[in-house]
Amino acid sequence: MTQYDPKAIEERLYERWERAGYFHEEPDPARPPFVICMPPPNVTGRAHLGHGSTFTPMDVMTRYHRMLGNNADWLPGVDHAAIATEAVLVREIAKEGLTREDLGRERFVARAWEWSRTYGGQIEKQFRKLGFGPDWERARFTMDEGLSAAVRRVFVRLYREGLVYRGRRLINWDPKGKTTVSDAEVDRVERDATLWRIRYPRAAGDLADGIEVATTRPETMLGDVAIAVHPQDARFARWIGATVLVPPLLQRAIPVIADACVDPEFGTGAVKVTPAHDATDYEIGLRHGLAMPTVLDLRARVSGAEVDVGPYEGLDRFEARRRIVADTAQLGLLVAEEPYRHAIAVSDRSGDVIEPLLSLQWFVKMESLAAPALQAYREGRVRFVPERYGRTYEQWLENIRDWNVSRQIWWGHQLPVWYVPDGTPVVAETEEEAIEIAMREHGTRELTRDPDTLDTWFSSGLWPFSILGWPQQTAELSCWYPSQVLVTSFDIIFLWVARMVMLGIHFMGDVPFRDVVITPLVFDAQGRKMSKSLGNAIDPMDLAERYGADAFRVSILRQMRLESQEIRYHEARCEEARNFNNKIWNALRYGKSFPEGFPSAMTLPPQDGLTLADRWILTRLRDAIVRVGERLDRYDFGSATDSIWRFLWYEFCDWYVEATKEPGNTASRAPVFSFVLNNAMRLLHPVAPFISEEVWLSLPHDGQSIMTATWPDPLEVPADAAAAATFESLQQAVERVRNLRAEIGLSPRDRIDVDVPSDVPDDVAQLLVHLCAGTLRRVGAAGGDVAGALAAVSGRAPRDLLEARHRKELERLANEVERLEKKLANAQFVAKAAPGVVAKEREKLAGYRQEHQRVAKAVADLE
RNA sequence: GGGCGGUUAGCUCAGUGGGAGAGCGCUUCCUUGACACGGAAGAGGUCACAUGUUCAAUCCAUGUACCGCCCACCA
Repeated sequence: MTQYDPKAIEERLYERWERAGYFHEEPDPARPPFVICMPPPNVTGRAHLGHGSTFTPMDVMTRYHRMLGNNADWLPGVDHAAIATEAVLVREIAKEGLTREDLGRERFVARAWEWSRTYGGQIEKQFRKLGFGPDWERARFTMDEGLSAAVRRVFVRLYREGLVYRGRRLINWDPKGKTTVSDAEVDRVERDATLWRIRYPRAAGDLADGIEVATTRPETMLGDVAIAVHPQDARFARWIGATVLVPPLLQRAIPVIADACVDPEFGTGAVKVTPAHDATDYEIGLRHGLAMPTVLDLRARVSGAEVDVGPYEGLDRFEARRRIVADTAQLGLLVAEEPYRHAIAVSDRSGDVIEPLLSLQWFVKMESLAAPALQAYREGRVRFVPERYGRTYEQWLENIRDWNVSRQIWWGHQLPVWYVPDGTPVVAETEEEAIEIAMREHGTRELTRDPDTLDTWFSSGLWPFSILGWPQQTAELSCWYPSQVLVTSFDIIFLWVARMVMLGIHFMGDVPFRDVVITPLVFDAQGRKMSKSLGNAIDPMDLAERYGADAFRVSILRQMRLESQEIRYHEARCEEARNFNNKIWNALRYGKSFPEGFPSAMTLPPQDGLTLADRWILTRLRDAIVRVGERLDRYDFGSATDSIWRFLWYEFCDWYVEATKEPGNTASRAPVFSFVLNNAMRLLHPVAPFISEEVWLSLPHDGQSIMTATWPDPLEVPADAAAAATFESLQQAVERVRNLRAEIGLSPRDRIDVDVPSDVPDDVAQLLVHLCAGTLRRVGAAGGDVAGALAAVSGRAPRDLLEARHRKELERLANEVERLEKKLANAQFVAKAAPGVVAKEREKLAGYRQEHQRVAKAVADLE
């Protein structure tokens, strides 16, 4: 078999790791902690490419820190995803012709549990296939009893501190999801709409005399309580204080008022005010003490409960809009109707148009929670990578509004709130406690529990401490809070990150994590969002199936750049990564073919037993170890992966492996080859866990698994800078000769005569001719050091070819010399540039001159 | 209306205040004793545009254009 087959090993290795308990860790105060809380995927979720870009880095960091010997644990879990799961269930039971209400709360919730248990484990299975190795033994579900207890404790405490309150406020109603949603869950999308200009007449007798307003939402006219104009707008000065009639019913008279938030430039300069159904209008209503009647109910239908809505009662909001526009036109009060494109609010869950309406709901007061979270950021106790996302976080917290946390769905944490008969709420962690309070304070034990549940993000916000056992004081909590790093994508900085920081500080007295790494979003190759409807979604499971989990991981990591906000994912990247794995696999096969076999333990020959190539590859290995570590420490996954890739392919395979094929120079190759590959596999392990393990186990190694092996130590790798420099000169010489071979058109079987100056040492000369498939011919000393002598190496070729080539080279060198001479002749440059820079340029010039001379002499010798 | 990214080879993207890079694609050659999911060689770019700072700008600053994203109460 000459091709690597990931399927043959991945599943087997993962099972072994899990069985051996390598993913599990106990809190150990003696070692530095390295803890990551997994952002809990939705119980309804399936792995998608976004998990590739956020979860792979978490796995990489955990594996890396485990190898560094830290107390590393990656804490997994699943989110009950209230709205999403409820929507799935409502669809399910609809197939049976049932509604939620038909089933009743208890049976509905029971079905939700059943559904979660049946399908909820899917994504965890998928994560295993992708090689993700969190501490599964510690997996939690946000609806677990422990986590639910934490939710109740937090809610009750916030209530008693006055930070949770019930109030009638303008909220975002999602008619399709039949629940409120928080401001953070509302998206704005540009849509084509209509802007109507409507005249509100002063009196029913003269419809021509009136004030014109512009609106995109005629159906809310039924709830209008005023017309507002800008106080300095001369056009309307005479109108302020007047009353007009609301079309099309013309039954209610409303005042014209002045408010500075009205933009005289927009529309007609006058705006209708419907406080119960628009955020701006609500503010105006508060400022002017206006009535705030709602005219749409929770089904988004017109409702006359609070104000007379005439014949429109019960109509759907969009139908009502059509009818009201038509009726207004009939009266001659529709002045104009023009197409208008603007941003409207939609629910990010259901996609339905959000209906702002006044409703009695529960809120978390944010201001006093936000202040310490802002301070923590400003003092650098929470750090964002890339840094710019910190400003996003900061701006959001600075402008924070109270958080509506009650939801009108059944799947989730029911509010720990009961009402006594007069409607006063009793907030308690348990029903027993609620009864006790009710008896004590209200003299009744007759309680009705609030049917609402909490926003999913309320429980997610407690995640970093609730999964560690809070409110119990556990060893996990004391060792692993705060965690070291949170990895997530920027779209949930508000929904989740900021809330965790606020609640973490409030309840734990410290931030929940120090570093927040924001990974890029994944788009398709054209830069479009991946979506089912576009049909451009790529399934990571499909990629892992076809190319292997390692290839998928490497493909996505290599496309991650520290500062970048998006990845345009190309499947070709996965293919390349698969090829890379194959390359490694075959390098191992090559090593296994050494007749002398690998040594039994990982040891290096003594320094004087090392060849030039050995010294070079060891030096390069040391550099690679340092580089990869530095880059992982900076969360620069793309560049870390790239470093390993380049080392293995372009240095180890392309040069070192070829060098070991030099006949008669094979004494050190087996130990050096296996030593280098063993180290390289440890560098590779965090990013490609499977192949690195399989290869590592085939080499001399210590221990049972690469997972528990130690991270390579650069100081344990002997480096030889001088030998490395010589090897690099040799590489250049080899490339020159190969180029000449190609120009001559020599077939690989034909050897080329190579002129090597006598001052190139024998071993170097032998390796040189081996690497360019040449025959050694010694020529006179070139003078200078070995590097200089290597620069004089040339292949023998027909005179005219050599001459053309030399002339081209001479021209290039002459240009360089001229350029540098001019530069150095510039007094300004010599005077003002850093001394080091000038010296370096002088050195370069000398080098080019020397080379020029040598090539010129070669040309002369041809004559 | 604010804020943030991006613009470098046909494509996707690295990169650096002092000689423009990779992968894929393309051309030529090679089934050489690990690998054709491979190897060797090669063609291909006024580093978006303008101005400025500097001895020196693809890199720093300012502005412009185009692309993308986030936030925001213009109905």
